Amino acid sequence: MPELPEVETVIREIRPRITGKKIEKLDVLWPKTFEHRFRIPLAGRTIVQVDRIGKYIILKLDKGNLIIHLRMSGQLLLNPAAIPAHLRVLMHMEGGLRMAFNDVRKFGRWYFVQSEKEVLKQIGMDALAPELTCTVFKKMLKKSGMGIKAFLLSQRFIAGLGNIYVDESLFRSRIHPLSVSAKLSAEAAGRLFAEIRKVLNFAIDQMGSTISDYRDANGKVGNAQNFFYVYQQQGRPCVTCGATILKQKISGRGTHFCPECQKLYGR
DNA sequence: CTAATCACCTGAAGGC
DNA sequence: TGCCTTCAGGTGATTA
Repeated sequence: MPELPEVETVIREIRPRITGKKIEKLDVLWPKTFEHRFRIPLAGRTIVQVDRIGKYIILKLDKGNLIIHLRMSGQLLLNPAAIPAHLRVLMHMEGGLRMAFNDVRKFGRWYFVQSEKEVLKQIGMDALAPELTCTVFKKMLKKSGMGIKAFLLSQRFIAGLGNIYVDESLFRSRIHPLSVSAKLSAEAAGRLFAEIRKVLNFAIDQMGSTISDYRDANGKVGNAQNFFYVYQQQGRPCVTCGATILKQKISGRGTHFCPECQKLYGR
C-alpha cells in the first residue's frame, strides 16, 4: 500500500503530535509485528524525533529507535474514534494519546533497535534526499545490469518508490519498463530523475494515493489516485498518443505502460 | 550479479 | 448463493 508519499503524509501528521511524548505502554495483539530479535521493552522511552527514509518511519527515542514499516496494508492511526478492525499494536503515550497500528494483511513490521543501521543497512538514499543528485542517479544506473523496473523497485539504490510511482515515473519520462538501466541515454536518465521527483512531490501534495487500504493518521484517504496516467489505466487510451495502455507482469509486478510513447532502451 | 518464485496474510472481485 | 482462482501501494529468502 504505502510508498514514499503516503509514508511522508503520515509522518507529517504524527510528528507534531507525538514528538516529546513518553511511551507508557504497548498492547501487542499480533506479536509477529515485532521482529523477535529486536524485541526490547519500550515503556518509559520518550519520542524525541520523527523521521523517514524511503518507506521506513523512524521514531528516534531518548534511547534507541523505533522503526515502523507499513508494508502492504499497515495504518498508523492517532486517537482513532473506534477500535480498528485489524488492530495489531496499540501504543499508549502520556496524556492519553494513543497510536493504533491497524494492518489487515499482517505484513507490517516494528523494530526496536539501538542504531537504525541495524534495519536500514541495505537501504539506499531516500528518493527526495538532497544528496541524491541527478549525477549520482545516473552513475547508479550506469553500474546496474538490472531492468529499470526492478532497479527502481529495489530499495538498495533509491528508497521510497513502489509499484504505482515507478509506473507513473517511467510513463512520464517516456521509458519502457523493460529497458535495461545501464542502457538508458543520458537524456532519458535525466528525464527519469526529474519525473520521479515531480511524481513524488505531487503525490505528497495530494496526501498520497488510496487504492483500497491506505489512510493517513487521521483516517482520511488520499487524492493522488485521481491523477494516474497509467497505473490501473489498462485498456484506456494514453493521454499523450491515444494508444491503449497495457498491463503485463514485469519484475513480478503488474506493470502499466503505453507501448507507443515509452521507448525501449537495450534488451 | 540478475532473475524468478515462493512465503508471509487477508479480503475483494470475477468466472462458472 | 457458493466455490475456486487471481490479484493487491512490499520485501526477504531461496533457488536457478
